[in-house]
Amino acid sequence: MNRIAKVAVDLSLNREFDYLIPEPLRPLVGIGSRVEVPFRARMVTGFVVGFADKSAFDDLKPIGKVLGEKSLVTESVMELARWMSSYYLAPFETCVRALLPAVVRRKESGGKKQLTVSLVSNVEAAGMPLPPLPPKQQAVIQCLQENGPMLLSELTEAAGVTAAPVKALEKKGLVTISNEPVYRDPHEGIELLKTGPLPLMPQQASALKQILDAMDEPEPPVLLLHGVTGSGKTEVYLQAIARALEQGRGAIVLVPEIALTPQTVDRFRSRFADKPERVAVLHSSLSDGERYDEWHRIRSGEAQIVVGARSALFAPVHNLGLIVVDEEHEPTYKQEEAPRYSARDTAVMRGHMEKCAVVLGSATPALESYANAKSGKYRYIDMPIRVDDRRMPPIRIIDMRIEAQREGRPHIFSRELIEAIRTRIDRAEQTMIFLNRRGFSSSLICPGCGYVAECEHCSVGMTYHKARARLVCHICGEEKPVPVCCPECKSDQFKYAGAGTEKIEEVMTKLFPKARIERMDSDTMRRKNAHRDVLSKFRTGKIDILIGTQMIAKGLDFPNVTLVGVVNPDHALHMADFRAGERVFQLLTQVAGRAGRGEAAGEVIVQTYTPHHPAVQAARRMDFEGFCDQELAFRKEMDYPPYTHLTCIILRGKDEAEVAAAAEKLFHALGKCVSGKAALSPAIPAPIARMRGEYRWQILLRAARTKTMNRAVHAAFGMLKWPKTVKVTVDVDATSLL
DNA sequence: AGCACGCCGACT
DNA sequence: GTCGGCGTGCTC
Repeated sequence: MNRIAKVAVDLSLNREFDYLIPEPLRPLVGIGSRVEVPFRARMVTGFVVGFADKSAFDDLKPIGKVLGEKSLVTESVMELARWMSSYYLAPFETCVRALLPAVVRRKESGGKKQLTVSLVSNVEAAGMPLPPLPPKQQAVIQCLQENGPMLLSELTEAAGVTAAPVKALEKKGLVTISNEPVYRDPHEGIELLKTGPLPLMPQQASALKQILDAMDEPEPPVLLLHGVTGSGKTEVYLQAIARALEQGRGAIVLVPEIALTPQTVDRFRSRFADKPERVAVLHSSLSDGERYDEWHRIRSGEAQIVVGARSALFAPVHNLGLIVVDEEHEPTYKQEEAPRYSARDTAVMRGHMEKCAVVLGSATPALESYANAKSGKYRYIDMPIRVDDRRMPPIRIIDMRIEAQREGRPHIFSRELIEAIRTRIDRAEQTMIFLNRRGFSSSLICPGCGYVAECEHCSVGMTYHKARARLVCHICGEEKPVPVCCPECKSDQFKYAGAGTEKIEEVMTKLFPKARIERMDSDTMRRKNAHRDVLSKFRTGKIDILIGTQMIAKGLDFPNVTLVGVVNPDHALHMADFRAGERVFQLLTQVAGRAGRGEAAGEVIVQTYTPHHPAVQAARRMDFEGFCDQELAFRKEMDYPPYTHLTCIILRGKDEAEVAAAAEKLFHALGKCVSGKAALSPAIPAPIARMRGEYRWQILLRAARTKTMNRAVHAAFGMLKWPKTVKVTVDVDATSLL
């Protein structure tokens, strides 16, 4: 038995191949082992994903060798990958691949290199006249001239050719194909102070007890820990994990984006600082070597606690006692590329498979989780009080329509907000200003003819970045110079509409010339450690006003912040997304939680043009339940999640007509395959109808169970022969419908 | 992915 | 005819 290994080979073939296991290798080969196998005329690396006694093939080749001493994928995680593959309709090999960070995978296979194509230097310098070339080869040369050296896979994609013309060029000596190693980046350490467990408030003690009880059950449940910001959720996690360790069990803590929540990470490391080797942190800015070491420390059992983002869920922790998903409502838990899994939902599945308790924590649980708690599927733990009984800051809503009338024209800042900031500066307290839009102006408009600067490749307007003096597309990153005059009517009078963080900063600097103002968004945070630097400046009081995007809304805890201003959450509400209300409610609640975390009372000012929107009003009242009840009624009415599961199929391609035709064909095929239990929406152009030069169409499916839809999707694709110019993405439990 | 095979138009 | 270009199919 187990004579044969099923191997998923690292070639994106999305198939498994059978190999004989030579007797001497038998003890070394386990599920998840990395192996080198003969494949046609060469050797390739792959994962062992299963075993068998017999195969449908007669003359099997034997495994060449086993790489690394131990598998980094446990058997149960491999089983989880199988579940992901069937639930998220992703090829199994893609799921297996998602289990390990690319660098770890690569390192294990002996420092894998990738094929890179570059022009020979005299062609690049255009010094050498090119001989006449067939069209495909010409396209390749042109592509390389525009982009510089590229990976072979990228090049064939970009030039729309197969590898054959590239090889032909190599033979002619016009390009070189080389095996380039992948580069690595360094990392720096952080000093730690050991902390002990803090005394618990009654609500924390009760929450902890419920979690500990759950951990001891034979079939541990999922618990939804609904704790307002400042209610002490992290302390509860820490003590629950300490108990797991006492029992000799491990724990995984998922945080939304680890680079953005250094405080949480530091707290975990500090608490277990007496034996820091027990904590593995899967930090997004770890070097390859460090990341590799962390995975091996987990695998060897040395580290039993893992703190990390999304993919840390697959860490090979043995005897798992607890999984915590912090800020479980965060959309970053959904991977936006294949396999499009939700780390939260997959965590629930891993907990189920490994009989380990799962705690989902949030101040604003996702409606899906809340509904599961209400129905009894999850256990609900409420922590409504802030530690030390501090009050949640009052939220003031400023109606910007009235403000605009009063001032004669719309202003960026209301008088109330300006006054409130002035007061804070006088009192040497700090202010955070939140605006979910970077750049200077979100659009450039010609008032003469109505021309709007749009991206060439995407159906969105381009954002004006003043510091760079460029127009930038926030979808594809394309940049171009700001036009001198309107390309349509030659007028040189442009209107810049829709303020971004850059503009806010400029206006703020004029209003408060003496204040120390910093901006934090993905434009100013490019440099490594920029986050940590700005935040530490803010913490030590060297900044009066911090302006930022989403980035400053999450998990930051600064006692001297007594004012939070939200400049304009409205555009999020206008998005064509049924979750817009939920997002705005969560955002306002999270942002509000940033104020008044110290001695002094806090205040939140929200400027809006839609003051009566239910999400805005519910946030003002801090009425989570009221918001949910209202929103759930709407969702039920519309048959939207959490009352159904939603699958979003996106078709994209360079030829609009082909995409549209394929979408229609798929829609009809689906129509024949769906049972009456599923709702199928007609094929329509996606909200962002063009992205990176590709036209996009969308088909939505909704049903009470994902399985019903997955069956239909399988059947429908089976019926069709697919044009290879149209690519399809199936997004199960889609969170973004753009 | 990468390699062999074979089809098809271009040219000694 | 042959030769190179380029799509197609297969790999346990």
